[in-house]
Amino acid sequence: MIKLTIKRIAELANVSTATVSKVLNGKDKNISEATRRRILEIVERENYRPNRIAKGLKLKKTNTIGLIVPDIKNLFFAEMAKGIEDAAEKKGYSVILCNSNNNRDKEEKYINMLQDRMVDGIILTTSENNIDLYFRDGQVPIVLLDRNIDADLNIGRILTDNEEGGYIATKHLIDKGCKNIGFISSINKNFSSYNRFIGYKKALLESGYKINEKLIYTGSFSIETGYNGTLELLKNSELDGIFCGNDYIAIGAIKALKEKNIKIPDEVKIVGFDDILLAKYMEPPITTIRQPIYDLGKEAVNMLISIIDKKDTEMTKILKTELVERGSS
Amino acid sequence: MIKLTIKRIAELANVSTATVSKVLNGKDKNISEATRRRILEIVERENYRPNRIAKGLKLKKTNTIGLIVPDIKNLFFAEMAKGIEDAAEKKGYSVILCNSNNNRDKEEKYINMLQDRMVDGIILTTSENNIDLYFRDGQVPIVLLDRNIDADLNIGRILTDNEEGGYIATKHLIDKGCKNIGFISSINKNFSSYNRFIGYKKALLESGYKINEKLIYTGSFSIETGYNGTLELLKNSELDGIFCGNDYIAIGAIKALKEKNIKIPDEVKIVGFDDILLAKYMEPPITTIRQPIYDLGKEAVNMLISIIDKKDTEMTKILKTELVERGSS
DNA sequence: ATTATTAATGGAATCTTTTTCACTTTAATC
DNA sequence: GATTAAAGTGAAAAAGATTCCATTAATAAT
Repeated sequence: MIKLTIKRIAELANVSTATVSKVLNGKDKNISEATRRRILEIVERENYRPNRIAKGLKLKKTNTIGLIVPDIKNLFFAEMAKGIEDAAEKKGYSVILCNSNNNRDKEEKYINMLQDRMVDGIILTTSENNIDLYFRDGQVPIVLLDRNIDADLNIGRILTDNEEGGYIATKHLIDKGCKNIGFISSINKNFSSYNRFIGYKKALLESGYKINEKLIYTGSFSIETGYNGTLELLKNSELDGIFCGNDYIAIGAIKALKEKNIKIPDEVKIVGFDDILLAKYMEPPITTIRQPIYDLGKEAVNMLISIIDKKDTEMTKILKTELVERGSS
Repeated sequence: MIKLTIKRIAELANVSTATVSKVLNGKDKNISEATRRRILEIVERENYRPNRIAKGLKLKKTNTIGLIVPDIKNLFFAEMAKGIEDAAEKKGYSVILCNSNNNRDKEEKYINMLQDRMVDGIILTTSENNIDLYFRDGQVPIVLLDRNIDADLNIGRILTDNEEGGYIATKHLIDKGCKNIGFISSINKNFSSYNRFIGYKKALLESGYKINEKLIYTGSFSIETGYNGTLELLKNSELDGIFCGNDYIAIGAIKALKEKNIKIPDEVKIVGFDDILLAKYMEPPITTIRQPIYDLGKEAVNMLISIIDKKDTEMTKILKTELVERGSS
């Protein structure tokens, strides 16, 4: 069974392809009602659907966006991707999914590949070790999601207020009476992690605490880092609170503390970050700084499409965080 | 800055586009070494990259596959998607991500859309309420992932041995001394769920147990169903074990039991299914039936690409499950 | 009756690539 | 030196859509 083309429809309707195209795209002010109806009827009957690739080539618009994330199996990115796909679908766009595995080279390859595929725009959560820029100008519209790059390129940014989040988290631990508050997170190059750290420092200093290098451990946003970091911090201090850079780290921290028979929250209090879907089901349920993860994705799509449509858009949007108090503190 | 085309490269090299195309695609046995090198040098220097859309249109091959899942923010599908994207990328394919939200109509729309986009094949985890078929013949290659449809269409299938998994899970609970073993899972229409149920029944009957309808609760593969189902089962029985259709349900079950101050595993034992990333970090860590989730995705891609390449392929592949014993039993 | 205007439609170019086939040039053979 | 074969290249068609511009027919205006 051969796929229908506009040419075939035109033959069936005894008109030219131009006419069919016009009717199909609503540019039919000069088409007689009779032909219009005849064409539509045939299109309907034959169940004709235009070839999007051909259309994309001609129009230089594919209604496709690329999404590059470090790792889709991370709940954070999974939920974000859901927000993105949902929002994109509503606006008639499709999403090409790319995992960079936190590898800068792969990320760059994907960016090229996506442009070869004529995507209309790209949503990008850069790899952690990528802080400088490699985008040339005049390329596809890009929205940076949950990351920032220090450059005045014409790039959109959707961020959460990580510094404030870090501040709130640390302040919460201080208010709960913690005296020696550790910080375990990803490396400082990671934009989010770094800003949470700034908030952490700010809260400590504001309350007259000293910054103790021995209470700071950086690795990656993973359970392992949480686990290893906690064991490390426990070695050399009177640790009684940990601000974890994200909930995965908090999960690892909890695991380590349990193994050492240290009571949470009595002996050590834990605050995470993100509020991933499972945070509240952990034991104890994790006190965390909620980010509107799904909305981050949604907003990124909306911003990107605004840019694509050349609408006048604010190029940076910062979403607020919120403390969710649970059993771990 | 205008995008380079093969035409421009041809001009620069003083040859025709045909020659450039041949060199670029390795069909250069009749091209003199001199021209070949000259072209390659220019391509390199100008950083020319062929337009994939144009190529796709001409070749009727886009090196794109569609992925339709109920919900990417579910860890199970997220991990599967990771396996898929990784495998696809290795073979030079890109993945268009679609969430059906378990909605059959949306699923069907996506299938059409993907074909309009000329994907070379589709990997599909159908919505739960879709057991009959709506694929016409002669369409794109399709591989059903973690689902089955009772039809002899020429469709690939990647499955896990759910019945065996259900059997092993239930047998494990029996061996641990449980007398009243509940079953909480998704609706029976869900292919995986149904087969796990068959395994459950088989194990029970084999050991001389009766099937007690009051110990069976179906809803969806969600934490809520686990929670509600457990409360329900607790009402009317001497419940001392629950086989949960997946790990999310197990998480909900644990939550309900904790709220009722029922000890796990002393009073009630729990077995889940899937072994999602977080199963072992729950409290207690969840005993579960491991599926090779990542590999499911990988195998689906490999099968799909075999079909696309018209290689002779076994059209059904069933992967094995494995009991992972942890604290919840 | 002639011109101007509007309505309705279609031809052909275009988007970028691949590929067939024909053509020219060079080398090889007798 | 004539014929044949092989090497090297390019013109043009094709993939399936959109759109510019031209054309025709019908109607209105002068």
